[in-house]
This record gives sequence, C-alpha cells and structure tokens, in this order.
Amino acid sequence: MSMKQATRPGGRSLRVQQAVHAAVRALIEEIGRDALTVPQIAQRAGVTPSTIYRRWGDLMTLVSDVAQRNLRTECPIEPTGHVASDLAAWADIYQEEMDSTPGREMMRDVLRGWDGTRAACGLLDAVRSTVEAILTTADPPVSLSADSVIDAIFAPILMRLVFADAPLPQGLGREAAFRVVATAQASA
Amino acid sequence: MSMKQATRPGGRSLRVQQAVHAAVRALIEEIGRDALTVPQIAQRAGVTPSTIYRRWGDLMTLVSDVAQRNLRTECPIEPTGHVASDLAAWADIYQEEMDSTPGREMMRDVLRGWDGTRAACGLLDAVRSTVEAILTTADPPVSLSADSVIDAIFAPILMRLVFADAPLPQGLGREAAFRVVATAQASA
DNA sequence: TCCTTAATGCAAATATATTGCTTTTGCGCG
DNA sequence: CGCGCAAAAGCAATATATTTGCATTAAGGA
Repeated sequence: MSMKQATRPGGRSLRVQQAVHAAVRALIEEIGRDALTVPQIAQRAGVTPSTIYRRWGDLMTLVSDVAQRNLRTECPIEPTGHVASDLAAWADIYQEEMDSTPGREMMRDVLRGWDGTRAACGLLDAVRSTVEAILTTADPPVSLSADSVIDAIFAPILMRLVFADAPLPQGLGREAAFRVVATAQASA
Repeated sequence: MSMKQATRPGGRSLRVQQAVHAAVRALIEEIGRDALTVPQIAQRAGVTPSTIYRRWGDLMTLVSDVAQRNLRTECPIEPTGHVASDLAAWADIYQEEMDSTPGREMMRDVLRGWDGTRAACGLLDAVRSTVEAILTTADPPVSLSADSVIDAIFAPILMRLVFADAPLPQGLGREAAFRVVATAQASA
C-alpha cells in the first residue's frame, strides 16, 4: 500500500521524510521491528511525534512505506537470448532473495500495510518489466506472455512464501522456468 | 499466524475467548475495523483490557486470529470423477469468494498477523485436502500431484489478489484448471 | 474435596496517540 | 527579488491505550 504523497515534495518536507525513513532503518537495525515505537523514531529523526502521526497515520503504515523502498526494481540479469536459462537463472536469484530472512521481513512489513484492495506493492510491475525484457530478447522468439510466465514461475514462489511453511523447495522457480518454456516450445 | 493456544482450553478461558471473538466480529460489523480498539472490545466482551493484552498481545494479532476462523475448511464441491470440470468449478467458486470484499478483508486481516516465517494461515492445507479428494476420485486417474495443481490454479489467484490491482480476470482459475489437466493428459 | 497454578480482575503507573493552536517555510506570483 | 498564502511542522495539553504488580478466581488433577 502506497501512502498519500506529500503535496510538497521538496524542502523541509523532503528532509523530514528522509530523516524519518533513515531513523526507521537505523532503529530496525539496532533494536528490531518489534521494539520500534513512533516517539522513538521521532526523536532519532529530530522531529516531533505528531509530525509522523500526521504524515503516516501509524507505525504500521510507516514501516510498510519504508519496506517498499527496499524492493528491487532494477533488472538483475543480462538477457542472453536463451529464454529458458535466463528465466531460470533469474528465478533462482529471486527465490533465494525472497526466501531469505531480510526478504521475508521486507515482505511481512509490506503486507502489514496492505489495504486489501489495491496492489500491496509494485513488485509485480518490476517483475513484469524484467520478464518482458527477457522475452523480447528471445532468440529464437517464443510465444509466451509475460503474465503466463509470472503465473508459472513467480506465483508459486510468492504464494508459498506466505502461505506455506518455510523454507521453499530448492529449485522451485528454476524448474518452473524450464517447464513453462518447454511447454510453450512444444505447442509451437 | 496461529496464536499460542491457551493451556486451559475449557471453562472460563474458553468463555472469555469466545466472548472476545464475538465482540470483535460484532464491533467490526458496527463500527468497522479501523475504529476498533482493545478497550472497546474488552468492554463489549465483559472482560478487562489486560486480559486481552495478555492473551493476544495486540489488536492486530487478535483480529488476525478471528479472521483465520472465517477460512473455509470444508470441501465445497462433490467430486464427480471428471477432474477437469471438478477443479474448474471449484476454482471458479474459490476465486469469486476470495476476490469479494469480505474475502479480501479476511485476507488482509490474516496477513496483518503474519510473522514472516511460518505459514500465514492454514489456507493451503485446506486447499490441498480438497485437491486430493478430487484427484483420488478421478476416473480415469490422472498423473497430477496436489502441489502442481495448487501451483497452477491457486498460486496465480492468491498472488494476484495481493500483488495486482483488483479485480481478478474472469475465469482465471477456471482456465488454469482446464490447462493443467489437459497438459497432464497430453503427456500421459 | 483439596491443592496447585493458570488465568483473570483491578488499579496505578507508564507510554502512546490525538488535537488545537502557533510558528516556520516552501513555493507561486507580481 | 521579496510578498503572501497555505502546507507542513512544532509545541503542549489532553485523551487514550498499554503495561505491570498484586489480589482473586476457578480449571483440572490427585
């Protein structure tokens, strides 16, 4: 869930926002999420608690907001044109990253701020653009939509991350990647 | 996330737990989740706030605990032996139920209580037992594991529910059901 | 029935969240 | 460039929520 953006994106408002975000990150490092309180963040950031309450509403929303900025958005691999191994390599990286302690903590923090209606975060958009980059580089081309790739590879990872007991099976994403590409090529 | 079960499952402890859960449900109806407070729940349930804090820890955990009891656990359909249409019918029902306002609210409340490590709720276990019921009734038998069915049909539904903007595409689960069964039969 | 102890009640102490009002300060406009 | 408006932040009083120590109640076993 993304918070209402401040109407003033520069100057003091920006400095406050950065100081608060930095304070949240620092305090999570030092004392952990569970001990985190708004007054403490305010003190560390050099602002008054009411500023935080007025801008973010509550601790949950603030922490969720910070966690979303930790989402990877850049494409992590260089497409080689070989779709199956590109997707498999990326799926492996992605699965390991998400199934790690920091990955799971980030996911937890993001989901705490989910409002139940809109997308919880921009994760799928970032994934989709990387998938599209891999698919358009494909040589020879494959007839696969980004959505079907996401459903086949990333949906099981994300679903199990949240709804199954940890850790994820080794190679879950990798094998799904080979499978979805093989199926597409077989039906071509 | 399931809470630590009271060591005394009967008598007064049980009555308190039921009264508190009932109070949460009633107050959510009357004033909505966002206005909910622990002292208010305590008053309605006829207990003191400290009882709630000691048993549940905080409001988020309590609401999550209540939401988990709304999870459907009974098998919603009668398997006919025709796997594809059984799975498709169920997927349709499931998708519509989850993508509804109460379904999304339940999911949101459950996820707020997720600790990031164990399964957020027993949802997948319930799903798996229904899938297994359908698969074992299959006539003729199909070579499909419950996990692959869940990955193909339910993972996309659950992933999109949380990480994509609402609503889900019509027939998402239904089509996935036909597809996964067709693929299994083709490779047999 | 009695004993043990988990669970609750109660109330004081502490911490957190809200709010009205004031002050600061971005930012548009002449 | 500096004026003025309004958004954002500060401050402090208030309201509300959470924690905690100790007393009391009542499950559940012997």
